[in-house]
Amino acid sequence: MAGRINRKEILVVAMQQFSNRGYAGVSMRNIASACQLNIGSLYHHFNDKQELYLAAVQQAFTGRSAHLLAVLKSNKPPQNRLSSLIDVLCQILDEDQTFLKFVQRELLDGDERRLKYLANQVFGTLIIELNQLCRQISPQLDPVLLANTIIGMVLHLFQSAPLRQHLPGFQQEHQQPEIISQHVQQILWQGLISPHLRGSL
Amino acid sequence: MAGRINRKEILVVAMQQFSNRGYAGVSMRNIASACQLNIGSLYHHFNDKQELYLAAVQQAFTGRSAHLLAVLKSNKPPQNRLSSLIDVLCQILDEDQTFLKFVQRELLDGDERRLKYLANQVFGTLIIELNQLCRQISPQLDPVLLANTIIGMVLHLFQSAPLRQHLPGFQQEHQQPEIISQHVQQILWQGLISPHLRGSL
DNA sequence: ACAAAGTAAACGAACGTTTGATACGCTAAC
DNA sequence: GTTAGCGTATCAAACGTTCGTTTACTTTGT
Repeated sequence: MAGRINRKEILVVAMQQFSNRGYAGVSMRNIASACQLNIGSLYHHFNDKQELYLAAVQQAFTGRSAHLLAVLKSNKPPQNRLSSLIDVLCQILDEDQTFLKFVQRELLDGDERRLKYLANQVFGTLIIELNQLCRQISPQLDPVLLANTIIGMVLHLFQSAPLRQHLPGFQQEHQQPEIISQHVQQILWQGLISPHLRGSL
Repeated sequence: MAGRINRKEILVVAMQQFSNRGYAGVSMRNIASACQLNIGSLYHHFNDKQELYLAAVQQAFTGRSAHLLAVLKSNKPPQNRLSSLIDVLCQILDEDQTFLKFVQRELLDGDERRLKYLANQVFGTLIIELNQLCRQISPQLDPVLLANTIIGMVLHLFQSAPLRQHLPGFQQEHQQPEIISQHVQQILWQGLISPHLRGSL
């Protein structure tokens, strides 16, 4: 009676463990005891470790792009859409560490099957829309690379946070999603040389 | 006689294995057999797995920033220095996968001691110089965040390469370091809106 | 000869997985 | 209203394998 946990609850626990310590770094016993569950019971819900890991990854990814896609498809002007996208992305990454860590791990492990799943099911439609938006906003740049770069600027500022703490010049506010979003947008809109200085070149 | 391997050669093997599959994903037996060495011999060179891992990480990082630092400290004008830095960084990341993968893994694992080592011994002086360069080039932006963002743009374009292959709009040339460097610089110097369009806003 | 570098074999612990028995929640028959 | 039955969930215990590490011994280079 104290036990009785459902599949979804197990997946939430597995998500946290796998995203933090990786596939090989987490044992079935780790997850079982974190769920206050016997290891035999864990195998009642999932056939093997691979299946549990895959389900946890999918759980972490499902529905995660819906919000971003809605922003991209709104009928505001292109520049506003990009601005909102960056805002929302920063918000999501700040709230949910799991998502970002899984993306990093999948990039590192490089399993072809799971990368294809990521590309098609998670990021596919999102990237198509973002590519198109980039083409509209900045016709002189390669839209595919630009889309990737924008995502990368934001992702890196979040994933490098643990290191940045120890780097010279660190300030607490550099971790705030609003600050990060604003900073990225500043670079994108005006580049390094502010417009009023450009004439003097 | 076939055996007889030195510490440095073991570390090169360990670097490759650990960077690709992580600490928990590689066993001492894996590394020993990859060196064509008995596991006992491995323990003759390193006291335990942690020591071997740490030595492999350090091996991957040592001297890696020297080239970048030289570029930063050259007496060319600031904009040229940044341009060269991005060029060289792209070159390094293209040649050496190990370095980037270890950085990613250290960011993920978040071990405080190793992060401090990374921050102080590997990136410390580099970041100080880059911060100062950013302050010179772009006084209106936060130099610390800007330095981090520039590094992040480049890093992400390389670490996302395995995923990008499966994303819509992929082109082979998006993997070339020269193309990536040029793209990043384009964004930085002019932003998304090219100067001749800026007047129409 | 002696230290350094190699080996085979074993240690206990932890791993993924399986087994067989036990408790629970529900429905249907009495 | 009780109870027999049944599928589902939980459990303790064990399987064989691999893990990190140690031991005792042999080979090698100088």
